Amino acid sequence: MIRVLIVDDHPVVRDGLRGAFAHEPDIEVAGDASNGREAVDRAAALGVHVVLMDLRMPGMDGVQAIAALRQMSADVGVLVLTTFDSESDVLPAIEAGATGYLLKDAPTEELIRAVRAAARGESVLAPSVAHQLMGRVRKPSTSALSDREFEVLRLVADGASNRDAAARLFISEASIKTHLQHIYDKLGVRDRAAAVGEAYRRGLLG
Amino acid sequence: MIRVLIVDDHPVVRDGLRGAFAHEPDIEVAGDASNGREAVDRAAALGVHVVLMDLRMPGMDGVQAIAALRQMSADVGVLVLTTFDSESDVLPAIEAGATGYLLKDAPTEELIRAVRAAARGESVLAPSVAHQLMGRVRKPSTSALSDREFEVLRLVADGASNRDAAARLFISEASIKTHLQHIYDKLGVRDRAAAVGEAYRRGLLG
DNA sequence: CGCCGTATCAACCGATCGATCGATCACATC
DNA sequence: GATGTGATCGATCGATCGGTTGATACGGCG
Repeated sequence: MIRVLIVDDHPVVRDGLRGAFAHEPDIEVAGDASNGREAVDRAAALGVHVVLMDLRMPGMDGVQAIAALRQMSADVGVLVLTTFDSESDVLPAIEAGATGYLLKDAPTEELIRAVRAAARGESVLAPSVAHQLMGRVRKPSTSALSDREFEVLRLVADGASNRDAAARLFISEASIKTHLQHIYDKLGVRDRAAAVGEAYRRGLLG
Repeated sequence: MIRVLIVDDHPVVRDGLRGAFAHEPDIEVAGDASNGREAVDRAAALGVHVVLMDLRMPGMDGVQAIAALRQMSADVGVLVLTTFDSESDVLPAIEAGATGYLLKDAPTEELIRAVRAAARGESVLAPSVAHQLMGRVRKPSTSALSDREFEVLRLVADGASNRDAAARLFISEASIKTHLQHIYDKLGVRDRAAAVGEAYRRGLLG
């Protein structure tokens, strides 16, 4: 029997999650909490195996709660369930000790599968989050931008629009966009600003 | 009599500029050129006072031509006349020695005024270019982002959309956009990617 | 009190971006 | 010849951004 704690500041979400597990004979909702403080207290009191953790809550937020839970016990699985998958959401949560990361639009079957995996000590990640992490893991090879890609990135970092960059390099805007897609893939990001940031962090620019 | 050399790779533009000066008794079009190489040769041969220089031309481009002209003579005024005003266009041209910078959509009177100013050794800048340069000049004070602005910038550099950043900071997207406008003003840029780049270059991030 | 800086917000709309579907060509290597 | 890499390109469309017009509230300072 997998004991689960539901942590979310919205009652509707908490109720919806309870309903999702109602028909699973091996999963029991042991309790819920509406912020990080409550989550930490109740996880300790209820002896749960998996915590479903929202990230953005008033008071103690999800990242802080994960860190606190991680200090309490290395065994409890912390599955993040949130609307947001930007790097600024994903990385702090994983660094704090989350063992899985799903988005709230995931199908119920996927959520249930993820809870079972978390109880087994395994990780399930939303595809977009997996893509981000794979991008980071592939750093050594994917950070090798081609000469042309590097030229495009430099222009973007200096404020060129796609149109400007295209005119500057005597190619079409479609080609710029293709180069940028390749840059985003290699750097594991999804927009130009993040590409510039990542390039600086890796020492590719500057 | 101000002798002017017109440098542009498009015959239509060259003809249009000749027409613009046709009725100015104190301005004479001494010649024209379609690329940087020709520009440098003809400026020397024709003894002109002002060169109207396009930037993006095949072969030797405008920046290279400006640098070559600057080596030849400190007296000739080089007025850039181009469609583009991104930092990646403006700064190299000014570094190379341009003494003025106008956009091709400037009214004819403005262009004529700028030519006269260039002949006098003065500079006329398109408003957007002036804004950029003022932003750089104000660096010491305008680089002081507020705490909130810095938070927004950090999120953007990590890949957050305006919507993501708003949710993260529990404010509205309109507030994020306002903060970003202030950030762009203070850093002298016009889009998020350039803001991230400039922040790294100034050591605000990283 | 007035001014300034910071923070927050709304609405509108054109411009730009990102994602997606492909595609071709040149060159190098096996 | 087949394969892989890099460069180039078009078109579509929804999402997002940037610019612009304001506005209010609060705290600190002269």
